[in-house]
Amino acid sequence: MEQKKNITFSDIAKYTHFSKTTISRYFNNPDSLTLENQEIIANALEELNYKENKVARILANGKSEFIGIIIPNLFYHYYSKMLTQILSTYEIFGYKFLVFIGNEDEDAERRYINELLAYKIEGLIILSHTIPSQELAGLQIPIVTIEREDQYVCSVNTDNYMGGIQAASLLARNGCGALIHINAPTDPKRPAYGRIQGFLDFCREKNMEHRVIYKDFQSNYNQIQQQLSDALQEMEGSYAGMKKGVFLSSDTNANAFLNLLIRKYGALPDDFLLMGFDNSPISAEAVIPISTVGQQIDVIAYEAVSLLVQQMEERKKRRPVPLTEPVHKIIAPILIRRETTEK
Amino acid sequence: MEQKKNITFSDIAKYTHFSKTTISRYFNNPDSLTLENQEIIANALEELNYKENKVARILANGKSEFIGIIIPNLFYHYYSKMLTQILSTYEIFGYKFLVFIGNEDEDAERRYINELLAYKIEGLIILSHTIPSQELAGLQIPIVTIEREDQYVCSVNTDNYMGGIQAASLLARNGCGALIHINAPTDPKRPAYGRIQGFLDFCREKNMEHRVIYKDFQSNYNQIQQQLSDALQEMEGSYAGMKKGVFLSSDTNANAFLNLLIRKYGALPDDFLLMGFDNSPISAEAVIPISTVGQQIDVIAYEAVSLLVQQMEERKKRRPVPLTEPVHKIIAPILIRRETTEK
DNA sequence: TTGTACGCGTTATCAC
DNA sequence: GTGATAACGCGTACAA
Repeated sequence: MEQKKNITFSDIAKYTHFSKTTISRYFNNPDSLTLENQEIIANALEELNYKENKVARILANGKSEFIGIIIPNLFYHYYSKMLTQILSTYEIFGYKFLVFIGNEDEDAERRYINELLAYKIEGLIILSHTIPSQELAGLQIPIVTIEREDQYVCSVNTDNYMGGIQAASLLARNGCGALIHINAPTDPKRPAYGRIQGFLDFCREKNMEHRVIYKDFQSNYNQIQQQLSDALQEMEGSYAGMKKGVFLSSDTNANAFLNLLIRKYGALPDDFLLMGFDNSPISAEAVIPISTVGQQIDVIAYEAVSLLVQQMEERKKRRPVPLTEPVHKIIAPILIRRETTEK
Repeated sequence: MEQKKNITFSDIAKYTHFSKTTISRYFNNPDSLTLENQEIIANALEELNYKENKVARILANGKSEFIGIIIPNLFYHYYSKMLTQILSTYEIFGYKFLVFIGNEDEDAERRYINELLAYKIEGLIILSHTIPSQELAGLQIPIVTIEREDQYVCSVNTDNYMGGIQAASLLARNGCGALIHINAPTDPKRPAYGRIQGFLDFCREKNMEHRVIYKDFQSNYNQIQQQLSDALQEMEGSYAGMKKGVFLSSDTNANAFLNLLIRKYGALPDDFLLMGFDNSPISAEAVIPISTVGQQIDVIAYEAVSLLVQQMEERKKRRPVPLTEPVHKIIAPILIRRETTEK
């Protein structure tokens, strides 16, 4: 009943009268054994109830098959979806994931990275924003970042610029006279800044009445509502009588803004069109389904892991040829038209 | 520049003219060295740029400090919040987490568990529902489950029964003549079944007009809306003129139901009170903030890891005293009153 | 307080 | 096709 000691290759070897080497080969290169002997070993594994130990394997061959992930939080649906998709690639590539939540704490994230390195991770996926990419690049380990400052490391990002243009142009096409973009002040180095730039470039090129309203959103829903309420007042003051196309930086904010309007007017007024960003569930589940710019999270996740795996495999070759320049992949967003832009 | 070989205790030992043992002690029992010598070693580590290797340590002492997690998905906010809270306990207990997404695939989950065991995890947290607890108990490794069938293993669950009573009694207190609970058909072995039982027991004891409407909800929002629309019709037929208290099995469904009413009547009719379950963001971010029964996810997560750590620590003692009976912790829910029950 | 010698379970190298 | 032996890097009796 009680099985004190772990069964090892030695035990199997004794039991089958082979050597440890042959047992190892059974696992890593079975074709080099005769079918008979494979059979014998397979039976022995069964008899002795052998359980493999991948820790010993890491020590021996240096391949942990671990990927580290540092993600800011799972509060936003964007991140939880992304994590889901990343974890799901286990079925494709076989890499296991050690996950840490960053929480905007730069020093904590450094500790996490050290811990990950101590466990011999082969690669690192970073979604948090705190540690500069230059420092990350110094880690001497394959790295891919997602939707963050990425000057010195490989990355996969949504084409935020195109997203900004898509949002603005849909609002314009549907007859808006004034375009308003509401966003938090954003570091131009972040990919998300592209949304603002795309919006502005579109408006300027088309010579449209427009404005960017900056609000320093916190994650508190009540504060968001308060700030959006201020923004609403500002818009109604400046653009009375005009059809207003409002492009918000996230679906959460778009939903909050929509609720504000509904509670004030009982319905979405005819002179307001709304667009969110992310295509998170809230956009579909809002009182009035909200048009939005959807990020292809499944594609981004796959491309990120794929790009990382590529680098990790390269490293295992006898004569590795590391990348000379960081690779930056751009994934197109998808415009999703729902009711808040149909007037 | 290039650092071919990893620095090991041997290198440090040579450099400092100590033995490997002393270096090891510097890390695991520094007080046993003189302060001077600690200093010397600390400097050597710095000089040689030593990086610890915890894989070797696992092999040597058997303590991986890994906990495995199998979670059904991160689509529901409940799960992503739970995962966040679990991962956050790293700061308290120091255990690292290997995470797999279950996706309702029983055989896949068995593969995940084997993989986790191969990496010498010290404990396992299960949130998915597929593998029977009896099978889990056979794994001979500390296990804690959260909100699932748990007959043969330790678990932490919300007091669903109390939640059902709280919901029903709030609706009753606020003058509802008919209480309706909408839920999916639920296995009585699952903790979530308690919500139905609590609801029913309350209604029966208070002799109230009531009904449970079962709808086999899929995760598709449109289908949910359709099914809720049917339920609405059923209620309006049976309980016309009565004040109806509707208790839905989740906030997502409560929000869908609320939107249905708003779009039909332009506002929440006076003869409808609504309650959700979970206190997920959608309940606060709905057009009309929805009253709900909140699960204390932070407490549940902490208690789960804590219960697991307890078992893991016990195992490491020279004379371990394993639990004779699985421990089941019950966490009280919190009633959250918002606008949908204030009439 | 410090050192010696061996074990942890697997893989890699070189033989045959 | 198979085997002996030395790594991999750290922990731990036991000894001094």
